[in-house]
Amino acid sequence: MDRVSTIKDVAKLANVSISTVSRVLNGTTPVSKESSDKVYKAVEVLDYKPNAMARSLISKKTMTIAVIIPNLSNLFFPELLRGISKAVEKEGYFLIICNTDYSSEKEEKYINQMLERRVDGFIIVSSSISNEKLTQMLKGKTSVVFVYSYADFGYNIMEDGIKATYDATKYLIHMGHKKIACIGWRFKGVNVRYMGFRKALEEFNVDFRNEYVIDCGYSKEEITNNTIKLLKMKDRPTGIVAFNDDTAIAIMMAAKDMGIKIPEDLSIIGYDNISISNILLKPLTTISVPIHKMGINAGKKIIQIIDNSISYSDTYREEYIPYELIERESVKSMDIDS
Amino acid sequence: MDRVSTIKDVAKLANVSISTVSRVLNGTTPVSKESSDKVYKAVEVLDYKPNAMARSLISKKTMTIAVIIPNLSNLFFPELLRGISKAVEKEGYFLIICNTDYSSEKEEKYINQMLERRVDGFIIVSSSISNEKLTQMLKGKTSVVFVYSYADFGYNIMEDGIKATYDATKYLIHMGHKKIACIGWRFKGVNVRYMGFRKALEEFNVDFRNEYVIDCGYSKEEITNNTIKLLKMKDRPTGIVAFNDDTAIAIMMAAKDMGIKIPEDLSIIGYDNISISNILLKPLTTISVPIHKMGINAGKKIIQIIDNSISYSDTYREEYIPYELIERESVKSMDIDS
DNA sequence: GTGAAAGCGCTAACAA
DNA sequence: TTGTTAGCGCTTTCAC
Repeated sequence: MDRVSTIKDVAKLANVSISTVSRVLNGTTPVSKESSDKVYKAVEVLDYKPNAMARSLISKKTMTIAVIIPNLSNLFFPELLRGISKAVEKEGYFLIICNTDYSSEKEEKYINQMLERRVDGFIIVSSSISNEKLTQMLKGKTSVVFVYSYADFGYNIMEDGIKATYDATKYLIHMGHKKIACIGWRFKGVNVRYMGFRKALEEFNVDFRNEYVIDCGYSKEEITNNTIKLLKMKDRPTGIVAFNDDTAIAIMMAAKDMGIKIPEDLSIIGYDNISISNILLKPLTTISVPIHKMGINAGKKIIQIIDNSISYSDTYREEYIPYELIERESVKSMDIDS
Repeated sequence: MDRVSTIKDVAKLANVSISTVSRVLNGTTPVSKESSDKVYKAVEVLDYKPNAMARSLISKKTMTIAVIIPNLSNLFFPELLRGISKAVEKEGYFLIICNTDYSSEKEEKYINQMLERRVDGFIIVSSSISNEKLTQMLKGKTSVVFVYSYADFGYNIMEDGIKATYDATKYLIHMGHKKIACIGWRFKGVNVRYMGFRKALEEFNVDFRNEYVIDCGYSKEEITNNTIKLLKMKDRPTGIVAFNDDTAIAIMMAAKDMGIKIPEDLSIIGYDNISISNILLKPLTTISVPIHKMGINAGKKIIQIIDNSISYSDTYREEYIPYELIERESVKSMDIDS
């Protein structure tokens, strides 16, 4: 690989001092036309590209934002990323992506590495780290916006509490379902989904059954296996509340393989409304959330925070994500034939 | 924001020299237990994180790889990214993502900015820059692997020439279709798809009709509008070869809205086999390509190139991607009722 | 308008 | 084993 040229090379070739080179490249101080011409010529000849790290070392700005995200398999995340990317690129920032695989160890490791890189800010999605830890690691040290993470500092973009899954569950109940399962997880951010589920059952006096709550992993295999187990029960549920569309889709596929028809034999409601959910084998009834817009908001917000360098106490705020229930074809009314 | 502490602060607090601090942190030279204890203590107290940029300035390694990619909307790209990310993260590298939106200006701009950042290597997907420009910008200056880009240097992961769409088109022909359209683009990398289409028509003596080739953009709107126009023709095609699944899906949706049934009224074959293509409203017959694996290969390869710092001449190679035609439900045989 | 020199935060000789 | 110093590539005083 060719040695890459430095400002020194340019200065030497142009026969000026390095400060002059710097000046013409940055336009900080007026420079004689003669010098500037020589510099430009030399830059051209040497194909000189200023070293961004050397610059950052001085400016203390890296123009990069770390995105800490569980994975890219669940289509929710690329869609969010798209929004973030859009908002951020127009301001000249770049994104560095860290996949945590929902592992808090990895998440912690990556956050520390990003801190070492002196990224200008963080967007942390579905964090699985405790608030204490998060606080200790980040609070007062950098700019951060959380998405679905429920930290007690920084800017938090979050769901309307437990209401959304409450509504989803209620919908199933109103459609006449009495045996309702849920599939999801119970940690931090998404735990509220579980709470909403419980609340609805309670409020409408529908039996809660422990064997109907599937606290599963994130891989398709785990979801599939758990679904099979659930659907093989002698007294299986007629409706399922999935805590995200990705899971709902995996369930659909598992059901299909088992010869269980949706919605005839099994109703299912999802969460997120990822963009493919309406073009599925069976279009999914789901809680719709403005994913792309959330991404844009997260991107815009982190830049605002960085630029104004608002301190923690000013920036703490919650931004609730609006949602709506979209009725499609994956839920059947039980009232007719029951 | 708190001032972040430097090695100097640690040295002062630990009452040792900065080189001692550096030594214990990097384990380069043996240090007395006493000193090292003091250093660790100070690091702890100050929550010291070594500045990665300062390090990189010296080591000339950034541990980051730039991924230049058209967008994240076409699900092919996140899937590829997932593979890249997986391969790269285990080696300690991070990815910085540049969305070009298929714009060669943006692509050029981003490549230059990444060059300034001294990324260790590039993975460039579906480049829309000319080979001359690419050569001038990158050749001999950094490590690069191209995916679907057909450069004449670097490591190229590419399709088996024009054969895949030739096969796709042939398939439609063998299913009895005589009026076949194609939808895609004719630039650089993906141009071969168009060539394959032409070749098959020619070889099997199927009429080529200029109004049946849709050289469209990438947005859903453009595809939709072009599809509508195509399907509104008095003499519309009975089969369509889409140059990627993303486009095929957009066509499906447009057709659905127009009341045109697939495959009864219109057959369609895609390209890529993105992971959702088998769970669609109408499972898509398509050319299947090992996207995730391609990503992994690209990631592994770029690291090999970086680590061995193989020079251009050694690294130029083509790696052809295997593909297979997957028959699902979006193509109908015309032989029965024609 | 321009150059010399200090310094960003770190590593790596080089002495001691 | 340890500290001093030079230097990575750049920006920015500070003189001239």
